[in-house]
This record gives sequence, C-alpha cells and structure tokens, in this order.
Amino acid sequence: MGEPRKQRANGIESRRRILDAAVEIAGERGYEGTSIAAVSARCGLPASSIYWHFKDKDDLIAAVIERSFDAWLSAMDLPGEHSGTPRERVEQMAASVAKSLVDAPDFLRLGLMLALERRPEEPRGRTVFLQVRQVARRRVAEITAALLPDLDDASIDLLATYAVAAADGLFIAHQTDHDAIDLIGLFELHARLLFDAALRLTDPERPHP
Amino acid sequence: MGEPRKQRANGIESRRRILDAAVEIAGERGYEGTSIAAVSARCGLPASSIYWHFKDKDDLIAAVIERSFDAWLSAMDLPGEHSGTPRERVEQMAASVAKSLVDAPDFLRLGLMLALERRPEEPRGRTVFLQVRQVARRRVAEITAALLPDLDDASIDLLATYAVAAADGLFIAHQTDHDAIDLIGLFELHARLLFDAALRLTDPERPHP
DNA sequence: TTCCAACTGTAGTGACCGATACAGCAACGG
DNA sequence: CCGTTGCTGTATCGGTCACTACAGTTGGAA
Repeated sequence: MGEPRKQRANGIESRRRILDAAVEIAGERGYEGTSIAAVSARCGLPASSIYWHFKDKDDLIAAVIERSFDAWLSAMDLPGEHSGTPRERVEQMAASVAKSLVDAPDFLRLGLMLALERRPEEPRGRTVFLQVRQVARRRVAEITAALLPDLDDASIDLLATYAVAAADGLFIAHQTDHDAIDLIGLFELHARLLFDAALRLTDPERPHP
Repeated sequence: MGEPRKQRANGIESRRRILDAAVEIAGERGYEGTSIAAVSARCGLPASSIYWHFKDKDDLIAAVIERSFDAWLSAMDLPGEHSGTPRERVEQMAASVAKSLVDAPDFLRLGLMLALERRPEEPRGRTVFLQVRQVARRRVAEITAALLPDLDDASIDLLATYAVAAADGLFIAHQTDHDAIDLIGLFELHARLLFDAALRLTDPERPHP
C-alpha cells in the first residue's frame, strides 16, 4: 500500500482559514449561531470546501475546540523547575494560567459556552471540553497533593474543584467586562486565597488570622 | 379615559406557559437555539399567541431573563437581622446565595449563556443581565465595606469582584457536573476564603497563617 | 343584545439553515 | 501524456427560521 499522498499546499492553509473563521463566529454567536454560510463568508471559501475538510457542523465545532485547546496549552508555559517555596509555586502557576487565558482565550470561552448548553443530542465539542477539563482538574489535584502532602484526599478534591471553578468565573468576568477586570490581579488574589485555605485545611486548629 | 381593560384570565396564564417553555428551551439550547416553533410546541400555544404576548424573539428572551431574576431574588432570603459576628454573617450570606442558586438557577444560567456571547447586535436580555449583575456586585461591595470598615476602596472592589466572579464559576461547575459538585460546600469554602482574605487585606503585616 | 378588546387558529411569507450533487481545476506520480 | 487525487465553484435540495396576515372565538362592559 502506498504512503498517504502528499496533500497540496493550500489544503492545510484552507483548513486553517476555515477554523480561524469558525472560532471567531462561534465565539460571537455560540454553537447554534455558527452557520456554515457565515463561516464560508468570513473565510472566503465555499461551503463545499468546509464540507470537504469537515464531516458536518458538529465535526467542525469539535475541531475548533481541539485546536483551541492545543493553542491554549502551548500558550501556558508551566514552570517546570521546582523552584521557590510552595506558596511561590502556586502563585507562579496562577500567573501562568492567567497569562495563557489572556493570550489564548478561545478554548475556555467556547468550551464554557458549550458546557452551559444541555441540548438533547450533545455536541461532540462539549464532551471533548468536559473531558479535557476533568483531566485538568485532576492535574491540579495532583499538584496540590505534591505541594501540601499533609492534606487529606477530601480537602485536596475540594480545593482543586474550587480552584478551577473559580478560575472559570474570573475568566468569564474578564471576557464579559474586558476593560474593568484585571485578570492577572484576580488570579494573584486567587492563588493567595487558595494557599491560605490549604494551610488552614492542613491544620484546622490554626487560629483565624 | 377609562381604566385599562381587565385582561382575560387565561391571558396571564398563557403568558406564564410561554415563559415556562421558553426558559426550558433557552436553558437547553441558548439564544439562537430557542426557536419560536419549539417554544410553541412545548407550551401548546400557537406562534401567533407568542407574538401577541411578546413583540419578537428578543423581547421574549428578555422577559424570560427578567422573570427568572425576580424568581431568583425571592428564592434568596438574605438574613435581614444583623446577627452574629462578621464572619458568621458572611457565611450566612454565602449559604443563602448558594441555596437560591440551587432552587432558582435559571437567571444565572441563562444570563451567563447570554453574557458569553458577543453578537454584533446585542440581545436585550444580555444587557439586562449585565446591568443587574453590576448592581449585585456593588451591593456586595457595600456590604463588604460595612462589615470591614478598615478596608480601603481598592481592596473592597477587588474582593467584591472576586466574590461574584468566583461564585459564577462555582455555579457553572454545579450546573455542568450536577452530581459530583456540592455547591453548598463550595460556597462555605468560598465564604471562608473571602473572609480570611479580607482580614489579611485590612492588615497586610499580619503573618501568614 | 351589541360591541369591542383579548386572545387563538390557520396558513402562509421570504430568508436562511445544514447538507449534497457534481462538474471543473490544479498538481502530482506514472 | 494520462489518470488519480486534492480541493474549489455552482447550484440546489428539503426543512426550518422569525415573523405576519387575517379570520375566528370568547367574554365582559355598555
């Protein structure tokens, strides 16, 4: 069997243009509001090209989510070195996440839009988003456990759930009221609150500050 | 001039049925996905009745938001008595908000769905939601200032913004993963984190816990 | 009883929806 | 040169969209 035939140059280029247009429109108008005609008009390619690259509209949206997720991951450079105190490491992580969300907001933006919907036949992009997000939550739980070994499992789970859920909320506030919200500052506060809470949970007898 | 003619009994009843159907469908499928035909099918009234009660689709969605807001407000019984320590009062408020969001989730649910969209011609329901939410944020800031008079304005603003934004995130987590998320417990944690952070902000020299 | 406002039912409007059929074109391997 | 493959252009499908025209129907006021 022959190797897969090399695709022509403007094939991947067209796919990129379609996804670029789709991520814009989906971010403006949601799943249902993303019409193929609108994507076609914005990227300058006919509908038949969109349907050549993607099976159907659901497949297109799922591809948008997946590409946005990759872009977000590479925008977020988690500090690999285990440097500094645990508190500093938590603050570094929060800053890194905040910066990545400012630079590559599409993934969380579209994902949350899909997540809030509950249509009878769930879009594939929604399940992809929820799965990825579940993985992220577990990662946060692992890191929390590594930084604060004294925490019991229930506390770790509660903290991790709170950490990512609240981060979603801060992100939405930033997206909704772009000018008035300092996302970086909010994530700094978020990190401090979380760390203090973690310390309190390790030693419930600690007096209130 | 005669007094406004009393409307017939099943006029308001029909209006209620339309709104009930619309809030369900809008909560499932978002703004664009809420078709008049679907609302008509679910409430059993023809499209012409919907257009008699509401000017157009935008007006219907706005009415849904407004009614959901009223329902949410009356589901949230904020403790009027200034009883207990400030810490206890904050925890009571958080519990009250959490309970109201479990009992009457439609307002925040639909509002956040609309808030995340950015269509060129903004739906009226979205502006209504954002305005109401801004008022709520100011109320939180006022209460914070009253409970902790030593806080400067910038800290109050930061805390209030964080408080409502994070609450949104917790709510979304609960809506998205209804079974695995204990919204009441998360709001308890939320209240404690906020109060500790407020204390820290009043006295930055306070040693870390 | 008559009248009129408050609705409801029927039957559409043109525009748009997602999706497809299919011919045509460019570029490559042979 | 040919044939195959990757991709685009045109044209259209049946279905659904928001919305409307308009003729009932109902019930209280006069």
